[in-house]
Amino acid sequence: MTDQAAPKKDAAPAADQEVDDVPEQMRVRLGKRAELLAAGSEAYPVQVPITHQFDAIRAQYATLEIDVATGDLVSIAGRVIFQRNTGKLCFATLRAGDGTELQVMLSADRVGTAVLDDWKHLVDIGDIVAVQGEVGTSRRGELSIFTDSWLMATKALRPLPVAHKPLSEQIRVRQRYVDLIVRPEARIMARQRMAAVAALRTSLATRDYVEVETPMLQTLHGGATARPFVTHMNAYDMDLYLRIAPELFLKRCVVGGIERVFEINRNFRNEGADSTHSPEFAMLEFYEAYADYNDMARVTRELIQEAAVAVHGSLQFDHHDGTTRDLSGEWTTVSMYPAVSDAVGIDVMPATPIATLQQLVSAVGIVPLPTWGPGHYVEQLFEHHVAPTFTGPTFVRDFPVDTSPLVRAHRSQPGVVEKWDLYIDGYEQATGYSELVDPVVQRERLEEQAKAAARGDAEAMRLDEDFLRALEHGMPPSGGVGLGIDRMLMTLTGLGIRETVLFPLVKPE
RNA sequence: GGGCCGUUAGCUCAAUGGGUAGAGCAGCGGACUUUUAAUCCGCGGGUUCCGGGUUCGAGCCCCGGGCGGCCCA
Repeated sequence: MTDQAAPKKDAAPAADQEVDDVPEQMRVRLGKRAELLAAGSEAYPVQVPITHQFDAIRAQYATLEIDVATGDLVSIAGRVIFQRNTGKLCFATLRAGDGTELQVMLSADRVGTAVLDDWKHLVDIGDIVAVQGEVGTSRRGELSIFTDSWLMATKALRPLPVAHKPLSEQIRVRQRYVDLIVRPEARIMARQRMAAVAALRTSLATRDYVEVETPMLQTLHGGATARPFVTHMNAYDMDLYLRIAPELFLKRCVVGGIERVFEINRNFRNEGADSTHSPEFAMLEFYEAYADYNDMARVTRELIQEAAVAVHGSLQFDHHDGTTRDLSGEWTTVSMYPAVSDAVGIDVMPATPIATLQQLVSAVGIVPLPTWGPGHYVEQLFEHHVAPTFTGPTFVRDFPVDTSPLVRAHRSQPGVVEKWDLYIDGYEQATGYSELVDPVVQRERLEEQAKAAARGDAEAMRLDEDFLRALEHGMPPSGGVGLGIDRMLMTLTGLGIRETVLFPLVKPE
């Protein structure tokens, strides 16, 4: 907990001194809080009586006639989002955490003028109140609670944003609590995310996968090509890395006989942040012994389809922006070199000279980096020419060997590895492999990476001797997949990454 | 990293050429027993992101910085 920073004020938090700094509307609300306390009430009681949830009341009384009283007494609590006060009759709309709304009515007849005046004077939009009363309907037919008594459950000190103006993206992202209060899509997303992740776990458990948790603080980073975050461990006085992938530990599990294994957790990559990249992101990785990349593509499709059904109840669904997605059936598969060849009009193969690749790349205005091997050029050509043409979910398979050092060579095509990327909605959502399990070849590839790192390539992997030792004990032939949870949620919800992640990293205000 | 644009009341936004900073909602006071963004009357609310500069005078012009958005690399 942070202390109350009181830079220029004296330590004494005298009430009148405190309010000098505070906007008018907070002063007013602080005053109402004080009035509650002075009257012997509580502004923040430890508990309020609740007998019914809003959705249960809405379900039970869905067919009530207009202007009736049921005689049924309930106690509810919710946040005030609208108020409509008249002289002797007040209406307020309360909202529960799940977004369900319910109207409460206070009439002078029923509660007396003193209680009614307290309500009008002390309750602001944004407060959380508890109301006890009778279920019924207003003359307009609105399901309502005819209040007998009420309690402040939590006095809000800050006003809510205007409900009918769009919330700025600044506030949506930086004050997600406000976003969750006022915007239904934000509330729904949090629940859809949980439904999707739960579906992934269920689907994997059904397939006899074992969930494990592996280190996020690592002495060596590996399993992907990316710049890591560096931190420092005081006890050993040594630098540690936040993991960029759990891969090398999950493979150790497979070596040890956990033949179907997965982990869902965060990876950290010290790279740019934009609408599709976040420096920390949720990832599912899973490995299956005696499977290859074809098997893994099928399982991946099934997992995403089952997650879509869990979230939407269907493989075809609509988003808020009116667009539709169709994840049904088998998904398209294209092979990288033939696809690039078709796009550029000449035969591009692993053996194509780098000078030719350079020409093709500069022809479309891409500036190559000095560290690029031939595979990088081919992947750039692919991303420029082919990826934008995808319409539905598409597996892209058979990548260049030099960009995928931990993948095994294709069983029949030289210069190519058994790897696929899954594209949905125009970006990469998952990647799958027939894993490289030959410890001798793996050592050669990692030594190449270590040399690149020594030359200054910050994304290159380090030599992980313990991982190689594990492989030397024998890892069964296996398939592996990494699946971006945040990006899958973008497809399932149609939202940007700053919306599917509740609290994305933002620069301090 | 570069360019452009933005930053004003709690929120969403205005402000002729450099001349007392406004509106809607929210808030405060009053009226109102069937409202649904209630309505009607009245009132208060500002370090115009921060720091310098020019000027009799700066929200506006100049310089530097912060944060954000878009485009480029």
